[in-house]
Formats: sequence, C-alpha cells, structure tokens
Amino acid sequence: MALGFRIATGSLTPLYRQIVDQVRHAVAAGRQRPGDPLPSVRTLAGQLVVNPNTVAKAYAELVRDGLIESRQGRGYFVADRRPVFSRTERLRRLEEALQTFLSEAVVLDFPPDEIRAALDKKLARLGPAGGAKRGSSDG
Amino acid sequence: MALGFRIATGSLTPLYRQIVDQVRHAVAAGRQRPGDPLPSVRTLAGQLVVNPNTVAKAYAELVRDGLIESRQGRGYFVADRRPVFSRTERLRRLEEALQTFLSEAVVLDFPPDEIRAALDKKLARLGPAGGAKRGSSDG
Amino acid sequence: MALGFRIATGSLTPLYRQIVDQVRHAVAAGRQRPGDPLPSVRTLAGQLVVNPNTVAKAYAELVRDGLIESRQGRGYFVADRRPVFSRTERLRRLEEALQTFLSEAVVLDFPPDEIRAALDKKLARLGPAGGAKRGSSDG
Amino acid sequence: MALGFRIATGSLTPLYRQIVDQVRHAVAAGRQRPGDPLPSVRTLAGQLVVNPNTVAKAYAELVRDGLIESRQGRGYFVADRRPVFSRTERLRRLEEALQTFLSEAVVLDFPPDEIRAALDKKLARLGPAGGAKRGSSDG
DNA sequence: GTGGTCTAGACCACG
DNA sequence: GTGGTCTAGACCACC
Repeated sequence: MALGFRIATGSLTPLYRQIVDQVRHAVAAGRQRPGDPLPSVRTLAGQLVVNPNTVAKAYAELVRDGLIESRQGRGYFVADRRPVFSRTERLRRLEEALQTFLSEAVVLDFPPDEIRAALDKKLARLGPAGGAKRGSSDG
Repeated sequence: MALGFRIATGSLTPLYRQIVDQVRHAVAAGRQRPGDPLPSVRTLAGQLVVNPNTVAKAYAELVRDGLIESRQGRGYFVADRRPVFSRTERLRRLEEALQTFLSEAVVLDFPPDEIRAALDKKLARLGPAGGAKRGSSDG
Repeated sequence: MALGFRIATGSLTPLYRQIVDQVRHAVAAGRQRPGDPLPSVRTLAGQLVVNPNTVAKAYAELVRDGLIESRQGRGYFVADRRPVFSRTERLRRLEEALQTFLSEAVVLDFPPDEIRAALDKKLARLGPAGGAKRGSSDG
Repeated sequence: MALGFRIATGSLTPLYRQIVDQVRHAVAAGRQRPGDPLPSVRTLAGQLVVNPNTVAKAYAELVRDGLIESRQGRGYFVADRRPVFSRTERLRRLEEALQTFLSEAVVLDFPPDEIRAALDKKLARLGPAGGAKRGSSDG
C-alpha cells in the first residue's frame, strides 16, 4: 500500500521534521518493514508539493539514525534494525521526546492520570506486535 | 513568593522557551493561580541575567497563548484560564503528540515498561499538585 | 588562532566532507577544545568561497555526530565529548574509515610495512596528549 | 585461474566500485600480474549477475588509472605498472589519507592499540603476498 | 529512472 | 549579528 503521507504546511514543525516523523511512525508501527522501498525523493516531493531537497533532507536524517538506507540509483529502503546509539544517547533522546510530549500535554491541560491512560492504551495496542524484542543493550 | 526561575545558558533550548515553560509549569502546578502577578520584565531579566528582550518575548508568547495577560501600567498577571479547544480537538492533539513520542521511543528500541517508567518519573517531578484537575470542558 | 581551513574545489571528495574532516582533525588534534567557538557559517563560507548552505550541511553532520553543538543566535561550539554511538556502530565506522584509507594506500602502491610505519609514527606523535583516555565503552 | 570475484548487492558501496577494488586487490596481492588477461566484460557480468555496463564502467576507471589496458578485439589486460606520482607526492597523499582516518578513529574514541590492531587485521587479510614490494621509484 | 552535491537567494527565529 | 528552513534549479554519478 502507498504510505499515507500528509503534510501540514501551516504547522509550526518544519516540513522535513514532519516527514521524518511519519516515516518513523510507519516503521514503528510495522507498516514498513526492513527491505521495503520508500517513495522516491522526487515522487514524494511531488505528492506532498514540497521541494525535493526537503524530502532529501528528511531522508538523510533517517539514514543517519540508521532507520533507512540509500542504494545508489535505486532508491531508499527501510534498513535492518541495528543498534546505532549508545545507551546514554538513547536515554538522552527518549528524555527529549518525552519532554516535548509532556509540554504539549500540559499546555492542553490534561491531568497526569489521563496522560498515563492515553499512553497505556496506545502501548497496549501496539503491544506484543511492534515494539522492542531484541536483547538490545549493545555495549 | 518569588518564583524559583532558573535558566541554563548552556542548554539547547532557547532562553525564552525556558522561561515560557517554567511559567507554564508554575501555572499547571498551581504555584501560580489566576490573578497572581508575575515578576516585571526588568526584574526577571535582572534576576536571570538575561536580556530584557528575551523575557519580553517569552511573556508575549504566553499572552498570545492566553495563559497570562498584561494590565497597562501594572504588569503581567496569570489569566483566568478558559479552554480554547473543544475536548475532541484537545484529544486529537494529545493523540498526535503521543504518537510522535511513542514512535520515537519504539524506534529507539525501548520496551513498554521503560517508556512507562520514564513518563511516571517525569510526571512525578512535575509536582504532586501537578497538572489540571478540572473536569473536561467542551468548547 | 584562526583555524587554517582549506578547501580543494577540484577534489573528488565533496566540499562539505572536506569541511567535516578538517573540523574533525582540529578536534582530534586538540587544536579545538570543548567550548571553543567555530567560525560562523557565513564567515567560513566567505573564507572558503563556498555557499553558506554547504558549510551549514557540514556543521549539521558534525552536530549529529555529537562533536559540535549550535547555540541559537550565537554560533557553533565544540561540544563536550559524550558517547553517542554504540560499540557496534563505532566499530562499523572505524572499519569503514580504515577501508577508505587502505584503498588509497594500496592504489599509491605502498607496502604493508610502510603503511604500518606511517601509522605508528603518527600515533606516537599525538601519543599521550590527544587520543582516547576515558573508560569509553558506554553500554 | 578464474578470479574469485564476489559482489554484495545489498552493500553500501556501488557495484562498480566493488569490482574496481577487487581488481586492484588482485593486482596488489600479485594474484594478477602485468600481462595477465582479465575476464571479458560479458563473462564477468554474467558471472556476477550484474549489468555489463557496470563492469564496463569499472574497467574504464581502471584503464583511466593506468592499472589495466584494453587491446582492441582481444580484451583487457593488467598493465605494466609505472609510478605516476613522485615519491614525495605519494607520501603526501598517504599522509593526507592517514590523517583523515586517524582523526575519525580518535574522535570515535578508539585507543591507539585498537587502531593498530584493526589495521594489522585488515592488512593481513589483504593477503600475505599483499602490497607492493618494489623499492620506491621517484618520478 | 534513481540519489548526491552545490549554488543562489528568500524568510524566519533568536539574542 | 547568529543559525534554521525552504525553494528553484543545476550538474553529476549510478543502474
């Protein structure tokens, strides 16, 4: 199936960030699996009505995170999962993402219980399917 | 009481953002209630050793968000909060932010337990009085 | 002292890569230490007679490697060393860099002994000063 | 004997580069000597299951580098090697490549021992007959 | 056709 | 002044 990428031009978050996030969602949810091809830079750019460079920038960031890889002349593909970051770095990034999320939740005036509930619900849904399984902590 | 504002000059998050966040947290935690005065721009700037413009910009953003209001010649005060968004809209936004956070966490290969733990830890630190208690109010 | 950046426009290696390498050299050799400012994007671009975007791209890559950091409105600075990558990833990168180096050496028709000797000489020179000291292997 | 060429389609390095490298290594290791014939473009393409264009491009690069030569209607042969660069120039280039490699290794926080070990391991794998033995020849 | 690099120039956010 | 994002469009390498 075609990835249902959507972009909000009016949003505060940069276009390239939105693309990065959506690819991450697709991979995290297992909608895209290792080996699967991503839409070509030009194709996606046309589809989202943004400049190809913007898509390229997004893809480049995902490559550096080890989530996807490029094969010259062929396109981008979801990469085999491999431990790229140290545990400290992973924690730093988790913390950062959590901070961003919580700021938004607080601004939206949600009480802790409701936030926790929302998380639990979503965790349960992706539950046994997606998520981490491997022994992980690479030295 | 004086708000215990603290600024980290070396931090990655902009100074003005740090101020905005701290006011938000103070209000969310109930340390600042509707009608309470905020320190003047000059006072806070002196206290934090930052440029007054920076404080002014932070306050401007908070005004724009409806969290505080300025009363000519008297200073800034915490505004009576009225929900700007409908409950459905708020839920949609929470969902979206949560989705982004969770995808990042999953891609970083963190197991559900660790994600939950990180959230709980941060929620607790937000203060036991933390978050909004009022029932949902639909716009 | 001003960093003696130089660029070879005719070279096969991309401009932005050359910049990345030179910053790495400076940091590895201890000519640039944590906290030190780097030339601003526009300044360096002017100095090297390249487009600012090219410098920006180089700096962005160094940021993602955790070698430097940007402070909004102030510039780029050498970051405190922190373990960003997992051991596997570090080994992968070492292997890659070694492969590139050896290919060049082989093309240049140097025998193993001479290659080894050159390495030893250079290792000895940065010896006790530069190089790795910390316990490193972060989990 | 047939050259034991192997290609990794999933690899990050381009197909044609892999071919170029393998020919170089074969020559460097003395498995192919001046005057020896190389497999024809079509033969090798069939053997590696790649497009003949890819092989042709690899051979073209090797010709350009003076490592092999084509004899009209007969095929490609390993060329008599003559040093293109003066010894000082070769040393300068070796120095430069080494510098880039070492900076990367140091920044990756590898201790001298480990760097040396990695080099030795790779040199050994290059083949015991590996590398050039001839004395330096100044151009 | 694919991705990779580079330029020129615009507009915004931050201090 | 600083960096950050985005566009438009060029040219090259690879398959």
